Amino acid sequence: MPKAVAEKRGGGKAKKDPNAPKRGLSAFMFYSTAQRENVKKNNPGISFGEIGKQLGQQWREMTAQEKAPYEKQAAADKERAEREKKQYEGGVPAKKPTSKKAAAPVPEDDDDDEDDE
DNA sequence: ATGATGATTGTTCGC
DNA sequence: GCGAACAATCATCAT
Repeated sequence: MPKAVAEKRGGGKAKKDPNAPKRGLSAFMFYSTAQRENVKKNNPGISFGEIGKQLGQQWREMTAQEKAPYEKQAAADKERAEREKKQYEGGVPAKKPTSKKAAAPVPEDDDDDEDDE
């Protein structure tokens, strides 16, 4: 039983790590993005506070089966976070095999096409 | 090995 | 653009 239940976020959090490997998203994050429209649809003109409550309320009533798809997304995102963390620790200089635009040490502002990765 | 902590994630809404 | 409820998370640190 964890003690700290849910302390309010102080507001801005100062990251400790230089690359802040951050973690994956949460199932709720996917759930909100997915149901947000549905909830709003069922609550025309609903306010932000209500939506959050409605979402959370249902989310908790839901069964693992309902959350399954969301958890799945969360899990998928988690993997992403793992990889990013690994890279953060590995200290691998993201290199671009493509000789298209060798790292540009000079911060030029050109927005031609950002269709990179 | 275990526990506790912190940091993070995304949405909506308004001004 | 930011903040704040809503919930999960879960990786890492510390002992």
